[in-house]
Amino acid sequence: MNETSILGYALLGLLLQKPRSGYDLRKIFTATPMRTFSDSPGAIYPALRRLEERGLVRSHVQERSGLRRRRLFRPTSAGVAEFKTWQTKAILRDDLIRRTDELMLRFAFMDETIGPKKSLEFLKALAGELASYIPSLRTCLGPREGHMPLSGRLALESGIQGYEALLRWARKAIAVYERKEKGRA
Amino acid sequence: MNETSILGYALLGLLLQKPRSGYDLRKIFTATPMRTFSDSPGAIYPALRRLEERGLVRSHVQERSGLRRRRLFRPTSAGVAEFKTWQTKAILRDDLIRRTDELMLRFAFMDETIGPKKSLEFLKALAGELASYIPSLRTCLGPREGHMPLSGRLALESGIQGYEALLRWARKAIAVYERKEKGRA
DNA sequence: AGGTTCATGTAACCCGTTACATGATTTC
DNA sequence: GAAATCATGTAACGGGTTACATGAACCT
Repeated sequence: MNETSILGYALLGLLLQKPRSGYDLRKIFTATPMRTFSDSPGAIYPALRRLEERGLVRSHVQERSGLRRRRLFRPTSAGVAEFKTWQTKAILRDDLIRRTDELMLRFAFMDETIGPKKSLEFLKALAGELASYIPSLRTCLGPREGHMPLSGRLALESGIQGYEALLRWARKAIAVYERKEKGRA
Repeated sequence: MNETSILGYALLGLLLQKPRSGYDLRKIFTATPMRTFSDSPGAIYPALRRLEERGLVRSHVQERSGLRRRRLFRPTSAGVAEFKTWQTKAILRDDLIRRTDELMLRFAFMDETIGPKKSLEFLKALAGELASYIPSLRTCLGPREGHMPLSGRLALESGIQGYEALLRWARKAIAVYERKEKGRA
């Protein structure tokens, strides 16, 4: 029994908001900023089937007068649990390097699942990891800079600036959550 | 005969700089900022074999007194040609959404292959595409903002800010190339 | 003698891509 | 009655991940 893929978690997260059909999910992946995910039926329907086989979602056919019948999916309690576990696992250096998208997806549904307190914790962990990673990137490429072609140097610089932008975003987001907390207190 | 994968192009680009062995390439993927690529032998050696089968690289075994013999790869003229074609193809909206990494990889080797003039053209095209994409993202999520949980909204915002950072980077890079051009004139 | 680094591979597995297929319902 | 939209699937293919395997040279 294998791990759930990122697509699987994206589907789970959307189903946590409300029950949806495969077609609903596809539409989200074509029409909203979640279009980084593929809206191809060849990806989504098998992914839903796997989620069901693993007991993370349950589905039943919804009969509707007039309209075509469709299969509605909703997460099971095991699905919710696995989703939360995935969201709260530690942030590793490697997540920063290869799985930034996954980190953002984990965060995107946090308020709805584990609440703003945990969202804030996540952001702090993310900011901490970024703050330690960025300087290490700089020192790693600093010495090389001399004998590198301009475009190569700039490409690396773009990566670093991407991380710096992410750190600025995380810090602002932290401030937003903290203001909200104080406001409630 | 299928298309070359991103990993394939990364390998080709590095081989364009100088002949290297599979092991050399692996080390680059473990030790440099190119670590977004997998350094697993199960990815690299098959990828090299495919490149060779497609006639994009040639290899020969290098015998070395004392040291273990190793297989050195170098691009063929067909390989160079395909690489340049890949680098110069049009920048699509979809590249921005799903393949930013690939765009950066295309740019990273440009000075060495097709020269600074083309690099500048690439940057201008990229900046243009970004400048048209970012507002469309903003207007797409603007209306939704009301009925979205905070973490979801922030996650989207992070995506947009990532694109904005990329645009700032591109504009600075354009300025660098243009200064260099004037300096030479 | 034993551990590390150099060096190259293979095999199973999984998932995403692409393309194809089907059929109901709504709209013109 | 034809086209578009709703809705759900399957099948071939390819490439990346993970894990395993091997063996030479070097260092201690």
